[in-house]
This record gives sequence, structure tokens and C-alpha cells, in this order.
Amino acid sequence: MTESTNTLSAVWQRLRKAQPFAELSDDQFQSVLGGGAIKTCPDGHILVHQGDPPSHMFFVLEGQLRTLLTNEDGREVTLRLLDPGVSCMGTVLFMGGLSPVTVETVGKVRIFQLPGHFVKNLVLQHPPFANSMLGIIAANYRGAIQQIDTVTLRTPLQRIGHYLLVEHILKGSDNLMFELRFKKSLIASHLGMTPETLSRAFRKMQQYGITIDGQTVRLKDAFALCHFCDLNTREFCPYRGSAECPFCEI
Amino acid sequence: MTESTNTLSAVWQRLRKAQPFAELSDDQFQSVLGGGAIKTCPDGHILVHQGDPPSHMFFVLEGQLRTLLTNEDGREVTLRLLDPGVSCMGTVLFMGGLSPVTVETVGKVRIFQLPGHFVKNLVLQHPPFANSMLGIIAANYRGAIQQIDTVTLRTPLQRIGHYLLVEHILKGSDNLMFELRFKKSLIASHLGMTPETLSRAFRKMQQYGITIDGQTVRLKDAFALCHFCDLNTREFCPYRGSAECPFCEI
DNA sequence: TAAGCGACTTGACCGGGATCAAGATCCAGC
DNA sequence: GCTGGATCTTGATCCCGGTCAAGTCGCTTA
Repeated sequence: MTESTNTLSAVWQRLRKAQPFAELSDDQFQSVLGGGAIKTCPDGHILVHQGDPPSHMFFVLEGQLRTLLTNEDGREVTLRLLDPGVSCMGTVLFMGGLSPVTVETVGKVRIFQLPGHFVKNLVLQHPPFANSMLGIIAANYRGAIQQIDTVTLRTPLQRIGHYLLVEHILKGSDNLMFELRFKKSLIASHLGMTPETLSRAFRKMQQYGITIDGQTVRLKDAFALCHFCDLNTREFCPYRGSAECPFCEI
Repeated sequence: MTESTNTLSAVWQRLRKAQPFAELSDDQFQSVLGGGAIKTCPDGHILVHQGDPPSHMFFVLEGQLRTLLTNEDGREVTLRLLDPGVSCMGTVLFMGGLSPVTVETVGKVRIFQLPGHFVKNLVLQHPPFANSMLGIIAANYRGAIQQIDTVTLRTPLQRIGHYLLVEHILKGSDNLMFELRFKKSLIASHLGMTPETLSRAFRKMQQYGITIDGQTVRLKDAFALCHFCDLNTREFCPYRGSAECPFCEI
């Protein structure tokens, strides 16, 4: 009893402020909670198979998920790596047709799942919610474009540099030390390379003053990763335009 | 005078039934026409640069557009190839931030451009329009996922096979002969390979009973491309489940 | 403390696609 | 019809990243 109310309140807090629910009234949000369900899944559990008709939108409460593509002979790419507070399958609901992606748990995971028709109704009945969904989908789309850029136009070294830069900015650019959020093999799969290549590239990064030891990344200075900046990243860089940045000079 | 009214009526017909305007009332659609503008551009004209703040949504009326990514040393990937009736930059408006893509004309093009704030207002004021926008964005997202699949999990031969299969289904699966809609170099760029590799792969496809001569594709029989079918494509295949299909047997 | 397993690293080798270079084909304009 | 330029094709070579295999590290469990 206490357990379940604690859980519920934790969910409430997490989901309440998350996209796309921030826009809803308390009443509407309560009905969302009533319409969905909390679920706990073990490591490696597959929530959605490539080719399934999409049924739910998922929200990560604890643990991690990943979305991925596979081909017939078992090779795979990771599309997204999801931490708590993030959703998936929202887009697929609006694509029509079957899911092009697989959704898999990474470690033990607790999720909130909301039926597809519930989401679709909210979109039609509540414009700000629709707007918020547009934002989510557009952000995912941006991620996909970034990934296409990455795998087609960048060398493995550049891919990792860019990945680390984004993590660095996310974690707060003043920390010269931070932890990788995901297993290296997952990062490799996300960046479209093998773990071996990732490993070798990490080593090469020492030339730029970047050391990776286990899950820990250490930077020589705050500008060590500037070499891997691009237009998209630059926009969010707190040092943008700073004279010290070796990339932004002039 | 006559010229301009003819043009306007042609635009009207083309746009009226196109996504996302099909949902609008005649009045609303008229206000859309009033809010936007028709524009003619020469070959190779760049409508949006990577890194520009997105200002308009574009609709192709005549000619072709492409969206693409470039890196610092000039290498590029084509994201989408647009024929008349199709739109672009709609998604970017909702991503927030700067445009990650460049939009370029392919040959002489006539477009209709609608200011971003106009689109955003419609979304907030007219739920079916928002829904329609969600559909457009989701479809583009599906395309991006398909492209990631293509460039990371498929061999050049498979990529081309799949591309031709989609074209074949689009043109009507009973035609054993159809034209490529785009220059080969553009197709190569879209499939993440060089024109040389594309050329060599086209040659290899003769083994499967598929001949490419100039822009003309000839198939031995209706099932020649089944070898390159996947789950996404299968869903739209008119022969799905047919006993004759070498891929669908069992 | 030791054993054992999974994750990561390192090395050696190989092959597919990019690159560079030359030739063929197509087509617009005079 | 001819010409010049763009596009596509074909051939030769090279190099990056994948693959395979062995070794190391680190964490869990007994």
C-alpha cells in the first residue's frame, strides 16, 4: 500500500513535468495516469518488435531503454538511448503502419505505458498537447538527421568527439570529468561502428587531451572538445563566441 | 493578368488536396494562399542554408528540390528528393533552433512558401491541421529511419534494390518498365555512396533480371525486385502474401 | 581469495568501397 | 551536323574500418 502510493507519487512527479504532459491541467493529467499503466521489465526485454503494429507510447521512469534497427543477419544499429524522463514510440503512432523500430530494455527498467488511442485523442482534443507532441517528434527527427550526418559524413574519431562534446555540454561544460551514461558497446552501436573501432578511437583521443578510463571521461581543459563542434552543437555551447574557444575564433 | 490567374488556379488545385491542407475549410485555405507566396528559382539555388533560422515551409509546385547535409570538406548526403506536391522545412519549424539541413533546387523550380508563424498559428488554432502536420513529420521521420537502416545495415546492392523496389511499387507494380525520377548522381548521394559505386551496382543488378539503361529501368518480371523486400516495403506490396512472390513464400 | 564470466582492449589480416584517372555517352546550342 | 560540357561508365589502386582471435581487466559469486 505505502509502496504503491510512493511509487505513484514518484511517477507523478517525474511525468508531470515531462514532455508532453507539462501542458496539461491537473485533471487531464490525472486521467492520463488512469489511462496508462506502470510496468517493470527485466534486462533485454523487448517491448516492441520491428514490424509490430504500434500500440503504446512509453515513458522511462527508471533504468534505460534503447530503440534499434536490425537486419536479417543480426547486424544492428542503435537509434536512441533513453534515460529516465524520456519517451519513445510517440512518433511511430502517427506514422501509420507498422513500427520500423525495435524497443529493448537495457538493464532492469520501470516504464509508464500509455495506449496509442489515448495519445491520439489528446492530440485532437487539446491543441497545446498536440503542439508539445510536435516538439517531441521534431526533436527525434533532428536526432535522426544528426545520426545520418554522423554515419555518412564523419570519421569514427569525429563521431566520438561529437558524441562526447554533446555529453559534456549536457553535463555542464565546467566539469572536466564526467561519466558515460551508456555501455561502450551501446555507444559504438549508436555511432555505427564496432566496439573495437570505438576502443581504438578512444585511444586516439588522448592526442586531443581527452582520456577515457572505464566510464570516466577526463578533459585537459574546457575546450578540449571544441575541435568536434559543429553548427548544431555550437548553438548550445555556453562558450559560444568566446575568444578562448579554438573553434569559434574570428 | 490571365497568366497570373491561371497560375493561381493551378497552385490552388495542387495545394488544395495536398497534405496538410486537405483538412482545411475553403476559407481557411484561401487565407493560407493569401499568407504565402509563389516563387520561381533557377537550378542550384539554395533556399535554406544549414544553420539558418527556419523561416518558411516550402511546397513544390513544379520541378524538384532536395534537402541535404554537408560537412566542412564538401562531402554531402541527400536526405530527401522532393517532387511536386511535397513539402519541406515543416518539421524544422517545430524543432526549435537552427536548420540542420540545406534545401536546394534541382533544375528550375516553382514553389509556394508559407511563413513559419503562419504554420504555427494554424497548428494551435486548428487541431485537424495539427494532426495532419504530425502525420507529415512522422512520415519524414520514417524516411530518416529508413535511410539510417539503408546506410548502416545494407550493402550498396541492397540499397539500390530497395530503392528501385519502392519506386516500382510507387509507379504501379504492373509496369515492368519505369523511369528514374532523379539524376543518378543524386540517387547515389541519397543512398550514401559514390556515383561510381552506384554505376557498378546497377550493372550487378542484371544478374537479378533488372536492367538500367539511361533513366529507364526494365524488369524481367514483376517479382524481380522481391529479393530486396523488407518489412516496411512488404506492407505496401500489392503482391503481399502472393504465392508467386519468391520472398513471401511460406 | 579464488574462480569465472562478461566487457573491453589490442593485434594481425582482409576486403569492399572510395579515390583517381581515363574513356564513353548524351544533349543543348550554334 | 558539329561541338563542348556535363553525366555516366569502367578500370586500377589504395586505405579505412570490419573481422577474427587472443589477451586483459574488473566485477560478481562461491
